[in-house]
Amino acid sequence: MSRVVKLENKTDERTIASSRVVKKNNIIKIAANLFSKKSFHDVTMDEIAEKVGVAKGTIYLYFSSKDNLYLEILEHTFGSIEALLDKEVNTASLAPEKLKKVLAIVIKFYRENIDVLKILSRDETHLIQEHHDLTEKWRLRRIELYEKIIEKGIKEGSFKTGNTELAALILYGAVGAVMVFYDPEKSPEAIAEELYSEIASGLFH
Amino acid sequence: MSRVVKLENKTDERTIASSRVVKKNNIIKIAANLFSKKSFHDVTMDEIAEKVGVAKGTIYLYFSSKDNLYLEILEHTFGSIEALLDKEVNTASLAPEKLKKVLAIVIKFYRENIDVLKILSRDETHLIQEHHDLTEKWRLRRIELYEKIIEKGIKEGSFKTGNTELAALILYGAVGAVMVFYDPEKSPEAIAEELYSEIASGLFH
Amino acid sequence: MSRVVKLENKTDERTIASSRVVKKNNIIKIAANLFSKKSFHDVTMDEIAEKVGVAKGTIYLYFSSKDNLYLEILEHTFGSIEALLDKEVNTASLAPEKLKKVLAIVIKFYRENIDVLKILSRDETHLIQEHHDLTEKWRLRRIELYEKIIEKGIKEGSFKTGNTELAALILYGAVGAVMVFYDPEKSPEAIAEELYSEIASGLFH
Amino acid sequence: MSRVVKLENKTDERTIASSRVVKKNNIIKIAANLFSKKSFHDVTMDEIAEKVGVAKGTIYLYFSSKDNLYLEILEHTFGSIEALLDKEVNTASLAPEKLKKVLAIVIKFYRENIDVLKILSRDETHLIQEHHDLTEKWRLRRIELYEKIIEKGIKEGSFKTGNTELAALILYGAVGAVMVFYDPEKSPEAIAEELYSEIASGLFH
DNA sequence: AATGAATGAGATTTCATTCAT
DNA sequence: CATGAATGAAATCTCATTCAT
Repeated sequence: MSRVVKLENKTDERTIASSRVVKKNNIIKIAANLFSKKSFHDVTMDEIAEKVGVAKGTIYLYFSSKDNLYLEILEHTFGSIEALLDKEVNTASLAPEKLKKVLAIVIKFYRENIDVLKILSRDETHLIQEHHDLTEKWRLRRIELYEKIIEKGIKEGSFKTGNTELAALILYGAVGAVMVFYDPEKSPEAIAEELYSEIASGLFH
Repeated sequence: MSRVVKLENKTDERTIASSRVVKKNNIIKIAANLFSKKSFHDVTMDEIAEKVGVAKGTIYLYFSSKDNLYLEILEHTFGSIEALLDKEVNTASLAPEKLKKVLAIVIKFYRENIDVLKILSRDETHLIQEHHDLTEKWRLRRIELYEKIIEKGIKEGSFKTGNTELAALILYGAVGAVMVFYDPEKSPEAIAEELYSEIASGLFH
Repeated sequence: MSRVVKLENKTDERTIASSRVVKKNNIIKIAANLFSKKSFHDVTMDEIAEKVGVAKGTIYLYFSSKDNLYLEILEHTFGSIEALLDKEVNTASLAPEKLKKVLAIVIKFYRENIDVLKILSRDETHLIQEHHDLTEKWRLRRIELYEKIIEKGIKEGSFKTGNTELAALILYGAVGAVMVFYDPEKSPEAIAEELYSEIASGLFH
Repeated sequence: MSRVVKLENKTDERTIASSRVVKKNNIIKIAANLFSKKSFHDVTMDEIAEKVGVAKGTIYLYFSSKDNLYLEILEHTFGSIEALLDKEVNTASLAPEKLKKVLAIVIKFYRENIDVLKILSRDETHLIQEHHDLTEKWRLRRIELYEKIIEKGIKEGSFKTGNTELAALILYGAVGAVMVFYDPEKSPEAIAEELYSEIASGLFH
């Protein structure tokens, strides 16, 4: 027994901390997959625990409640896309190029995180105020980003639009529909290109 | 004798039937409002009964189950919009006119039935296969309709697009975003007009 | 309207009373059939009303409650068999003849009232004290009757048994099993004869 | 490490399993007692939980539904009596001895498991097909057993009967009545002996 | 840290009974 | 007398959360 204790002590705090994070992320990943297929109430803690391969009580060592687990899934994903987009936003590229890049990033990210984004796209807005706030924040950030790029494009002389707000909304909606329903065989870059050219030049010129 | 009795009864069969329908529609309306604010599982039959102002069991005189009530709400609304659109589709107007009309109808209908359409737009895919089927049907109908009008426009020489399917998807997504988030003070017709011109001529021409 | 009232008045009190009895018996008959196929709680008042062809409330004009309806079914049947047996008991026949006759009457009655007797054979003894009392009374009457006949037979010199009580119990149990499970093609009289001779002479003489 | 942990846990897998079985059997015993006094629908899960001394949900950790609990009660008992009888059937004793033994076993078992056997004897045919099947199986097994012993007795020259089937039915019915209503002070063996001699030699020789 | 048995509040649904017409 | 819509108490079953080990 004492040997065992000693062996445990070899794992220093950093390792323990990182192991904790690893385990937490593992739960998040598996739970996200379940939530993507069923609604909040249709996923049970029993189910999550079983799929993760731990006892039910263990989940509560990492998340204070089911609500909290759900929120952490969303925040986790939200953080990632924000980081990705921030990087692109801060480059020096011209508006059209930047917009195409952003569209490609969004579409690619959607595909890679389809589980969580299905949750976000679902309007389970009510559940908890925090969830509602997060989905709203997500939408506003996207629209703001599109507006900024459009304005930049106007300044650069490459875009013309009478209504920046409306144009951003149209982009937001179009991207949402296209990334979900348009040919899944095509690469994100190809889709972004097509989408851009169709929208930019006018659908029905 | 039976005739005499019938004369005594002021409520004939038509009245009775209509009273039943009225009561049923009342429940649908109130339940739809609740479902629009919370998810399926977060709305309880107790709550619905209380808001309607009847005992819980009464709901079951009109709907066989909670699932059934939910579905009837969707079907009820689905039928209405289909009827409205069918009427417009069968007119002789040219494609641009027809498209603007359709957009206005969709936006107007959304506003008038916001409760139910929030439910329909929600991806509660899992819940019951029927709900999934209905939302899919809804989406496909809309996209098909847009495709048909676009093709008509191409034939008439007023539209040009390299990719009808993509254009329809963009329209579908854009309408969805605009009708929910764009200035609610503007009339559906005004929004339809703006949306059309922005999209048709190219967002960034 | 006044003509109708006049027509109603033509049915005098006797007719009304008898009509009431007729309707009541009709409900009893149909309800008994339902109770014979399902347990007390599995038969609903809705079901009874529907099968009878009246509105649910109407049942309550004839029976004060579901319990009461159930009891009246039992009492109704109990009265009939008692009357039948009393008639036979009061004849002058010798014990063997009398016993065979009684057995035949019981078996025949069982077949004709199979619905109700299935209810009685079911031990739903608890339900209501009155029901328990009735089934017990039924059993005791039968056993008493067998005992009386056996004693009469002993006096007459045609029966010999060391234990009248036990013999009566054996008869009671045997009749119960035979009338339910033995060849339903045979006539009650034939079965009574076979049963009597098998039991009387000794199963394994 | 895992071995160390196991040493710490005093309850090994066998103990855990047996504890589960013990708890399950406890629920079965208490529920059986309740079901013996009231019909299926008159016993509530609340009541069972309360009498067992656990929360309602706990019952569902051991039984998947009320139906399942009910059936497990029956199967549990059915298995026991079958085992007991099988043992006796396979002995070399002569038919009369074997029959008396079987009768005694059945009567003794009935007394010791009176709760469950009251349920089994009840004709709650409808409830669930499985219950019906089980009670039918029970009856047929008993009757088959009696037939086999009677045939054996005939071969051995100790029994004579013109109708094995009828004789078996009579035995079945008689045992049922006697074990329930005959003097509960007497031992099963004594009752079996009396019953045998009364039936064998002829009730009314 | 990890477990998983136990909890009990709460959800859906049924149905005997009432009562206004 | 007859109706049948409405009632609401009560039943089964689920599942997030806790806690002793």
